[in-house]
Amino acid sequence: METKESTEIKAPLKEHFGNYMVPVRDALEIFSGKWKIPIITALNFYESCGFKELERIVEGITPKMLSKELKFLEENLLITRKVEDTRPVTITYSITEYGKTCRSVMSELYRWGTEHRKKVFNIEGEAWESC
Amino acid sequence: METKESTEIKAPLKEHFGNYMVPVRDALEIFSGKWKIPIITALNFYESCGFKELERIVEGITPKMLSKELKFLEENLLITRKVEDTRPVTITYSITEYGKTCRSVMSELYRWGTEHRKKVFNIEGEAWESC
DNA sequence: CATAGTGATATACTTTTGTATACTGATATA
DNA sequence: TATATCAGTATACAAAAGTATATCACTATG
Repeated sequence: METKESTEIKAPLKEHFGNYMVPVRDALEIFSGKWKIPIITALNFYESCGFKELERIVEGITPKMLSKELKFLEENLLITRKVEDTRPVTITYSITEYGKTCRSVMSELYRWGTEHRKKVFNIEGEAWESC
Repeated sequence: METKESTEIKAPLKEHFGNYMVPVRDALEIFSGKWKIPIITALNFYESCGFKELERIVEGITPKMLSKELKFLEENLLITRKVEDTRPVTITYSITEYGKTCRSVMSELYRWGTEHRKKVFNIEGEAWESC
């Protein structure tokens, strides 16, 4: 037995994981916040929606946040914005084929989150209604 | 053909998805923010660490944030805090068996995030060094 | 002409998240 | 005695995220 074990210096994360964190952060940026997942889910379900439609489907969102998040999702190639030459002008937001690949991440989050709920709150699916 | 299609009212998300979002939010709460994933990764790698050790391993974190996040992770049963009766008192943070289940979520985030990087920035793994 | 719908933007505000810096009390070392 | 380490807390501040409310230009309906 050596005393070395207790005095050993543990290296910073970077030395072991390099830039492992970078893509994890990238993914997290897409899904975190209050509104991105609801918007993606809505467009996954309805394929295409107008701005006012999304305002009603994604309950509680303000136009400022909706506008901001749509811009973000478009920049990240998950949705498209098409301007239709009608009166008044209508704008159609649609999910892209690439946007649909989010489902695998969301279903893993759902799976783990469901287990977590059971573990921490000891709550099963049926009890969600009361939360 | 009916004009109904354009006037059809799309229902709010809740009607189609119920509380599907709740566990997804729960999972996201564990992984979002700047420090939770680095701390979990550090304790996954080293099994056990002291407070000052974590401060050095998780580069850039302030004691305030470290203290706050450790409390959060302990409340969520992902880590444990053990007080050792030494002089000066040392405190050992360890990952729990349950905490290790985070790896499946993190590896899915890593997988999707890596694809996303390729798609949006057209950057491969090797180029991360410059980010 | 008034009202309502389209897709937003502007301003002001609150809350949450994170940073910066200093400090505590106990112990051990130089 | 001065300095350093341990595990944090206290205080102040800055930045990001989100809310609330009003407004814009345009068109269509009553």
